[in-house]
Amino acid sequence: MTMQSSPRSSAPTVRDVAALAGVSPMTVSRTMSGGVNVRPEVQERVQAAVEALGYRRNNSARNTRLGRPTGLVGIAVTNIGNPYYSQVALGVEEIAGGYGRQILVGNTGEDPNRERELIADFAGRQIEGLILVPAGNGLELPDARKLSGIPLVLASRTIDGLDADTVLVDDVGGARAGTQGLLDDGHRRIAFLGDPAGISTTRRRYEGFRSALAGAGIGEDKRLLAPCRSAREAEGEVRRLLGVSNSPTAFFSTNNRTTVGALRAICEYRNGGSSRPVPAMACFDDVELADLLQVPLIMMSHDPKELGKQAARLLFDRLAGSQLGGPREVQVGVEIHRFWTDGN
Amino acid sequence: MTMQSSPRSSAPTVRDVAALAGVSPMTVSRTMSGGVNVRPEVQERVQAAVEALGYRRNNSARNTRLGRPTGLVGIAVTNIGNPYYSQVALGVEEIAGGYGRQILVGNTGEDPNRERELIADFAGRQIEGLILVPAGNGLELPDARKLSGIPLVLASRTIDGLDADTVLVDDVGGARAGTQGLLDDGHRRIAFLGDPAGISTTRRRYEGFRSALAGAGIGEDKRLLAPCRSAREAEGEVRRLLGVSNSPTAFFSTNNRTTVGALRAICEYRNGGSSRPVPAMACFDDVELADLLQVPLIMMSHDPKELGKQAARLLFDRLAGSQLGGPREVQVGVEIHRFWTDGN
DNA sequence: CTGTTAGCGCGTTCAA
DNA sequence: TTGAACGCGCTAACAG
Repeated sequence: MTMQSSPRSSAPTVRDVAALAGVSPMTVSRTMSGGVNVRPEVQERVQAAVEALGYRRNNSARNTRLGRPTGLVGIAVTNIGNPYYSQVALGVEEIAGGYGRQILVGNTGEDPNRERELIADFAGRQIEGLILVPAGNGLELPDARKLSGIPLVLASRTIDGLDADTVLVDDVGGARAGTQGLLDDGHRRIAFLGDPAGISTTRRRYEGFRSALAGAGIGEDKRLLAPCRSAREAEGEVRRLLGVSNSPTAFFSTNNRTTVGALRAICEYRNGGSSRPVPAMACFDDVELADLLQVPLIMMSHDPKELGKQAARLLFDRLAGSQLGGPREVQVGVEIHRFWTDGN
Repeated sequence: MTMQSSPRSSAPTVRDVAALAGVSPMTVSRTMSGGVNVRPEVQERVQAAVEALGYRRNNSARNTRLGRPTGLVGIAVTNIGNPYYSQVALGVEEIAGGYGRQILVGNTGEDPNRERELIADFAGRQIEGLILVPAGNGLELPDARKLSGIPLVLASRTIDGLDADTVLVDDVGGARAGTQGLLDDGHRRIAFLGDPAGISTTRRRYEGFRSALAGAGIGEDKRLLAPCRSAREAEGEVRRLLGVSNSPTAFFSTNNRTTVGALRAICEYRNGGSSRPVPAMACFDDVELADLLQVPLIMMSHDPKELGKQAARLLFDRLAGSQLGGPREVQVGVEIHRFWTDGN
């Protein structure tokens, strides 16, 4: 069997089928939607014509006529290639599927312009709702208007000044607990890998980090702040920090990208045969296999798929119950896991 | 700013805007599509009405009228949560974006029934083309008919008896080279982690594996065949195999899932303080951080994103050039990388 | 420059 | 049980 069946210049319509079957378009329509009030014999003729022509009914036209929604839900993330966001998407898909919706996936690549385009496009496609991981510092408010009435759920990051349904991770609490773990293990010089001036998520994680340190009477030290936004940058920063005198004994990693980079540098350092103990790390998000590296690790982990599910639930609640009052915020909890630390 | 603006019972239409602006629907339409032949002054009135009503033009209706395609491309994979497929999706998205198309992402979960539903649904949504990673042994042929004319590109796996555009990885060649690497390192007892009776991909990788072994005069040994389809199963199999007498000195891992599981078991074994050398592994697909584990590794790696791109290119070629003759097959090359082996 | 007419593919409504 | 007419939201084509 070959899939090259020539795509007709224009797809067959009800009329084409009707003509071939020798009935009226209406009879075809009825047959396609279950066949109530159509003689079985006629139905068969219609079916034959349908198969002969390869007819599929045009859902767009159908929906317009019925005034029905599109059954499409948009999800725009900063990077689908990142396993974290692909898990989020998986969670959304799972819930959406239960509601008979399909998901339109867009990738912003952290680019606000691309995000703008994407939102406009999605809106034009009449999506019923949008789940968004805002790029950068968040879309400017005026652009949120593009959605004009389409329910929006923010996932993982907030947008300053925008009051929408949101699913967040317990960033502050998680970061505080993870940092506390490092403190408990005796670490005092802990470097922060991430850009506190960047996205809201990092800001909150930094807040938790600082809060724990402050609780231990440790002040801010700019030299231990390593702004980085990719695995490569993180690797470079850690390598640099491990080279300076009085280098940190532990690191706080903001996300799975910085974690991967940092682990590369740490393993390299360890394998370099240093006599100092292997630097420890508290890292947000899970990274597969990281627990096998024999690097002292405190993972502040949560389930991104669950985050996606919660976001989808929030969206469908809104879609169903119309007005449930003001915006809601859901938090996904963070669990602390230890590997290769004294506490383990 | 709050996103709760009550979704009107029915979305505003051109007519609503026209009425409010005191013009005809046509003027609104023209304004919306660039405003040629509309006085600036009138355009402003229209824009005001648009914003007041939160009007967005209905793309479905628009496309029906224009007889235009939907601008939607479907991509159905077995698991978006798997970083491998999320990279594939990313590649597709990138190319599709360049053609002004959005991607509809579906997850089959390796379930042929779900795949069937998905395809039917996608077809009903008038997608312009479909990129499919077939579930299990592939959808039965009759169901491919559901696509009736919608161009199809198979990615990563084939379907027996279905002759469609396809992007494959050089499974046989890659597997042969990887296995040869293990042989070069002196390994003679190599276990195969995967189900050769399963999907086409695994079958081809097994073929390459066997081919290399046969070249070295090593016959088939059922005891070294460990059918497994998940990380957990692979972990169990490896643990079991490392426990038997005359256990394998190396493993061939079929994909990133089996690799992750196997690495867990291998590290556990090594850390158990065995005096035997650390088992080696040749593994298909990349797994982040695996190269840091100090396990002798031969990676048969390729870029899944590139695979997605190629699939998309094949699709858009087909969409543009209509008939380019018979189905085409593209192969993505495999590179061999060594870590912690003698050869490195 | 602007409005009117007509029709995209479909399905509800009502008549036959 | 079947068909004709009408309309969904939108826009080409043609007036004016």
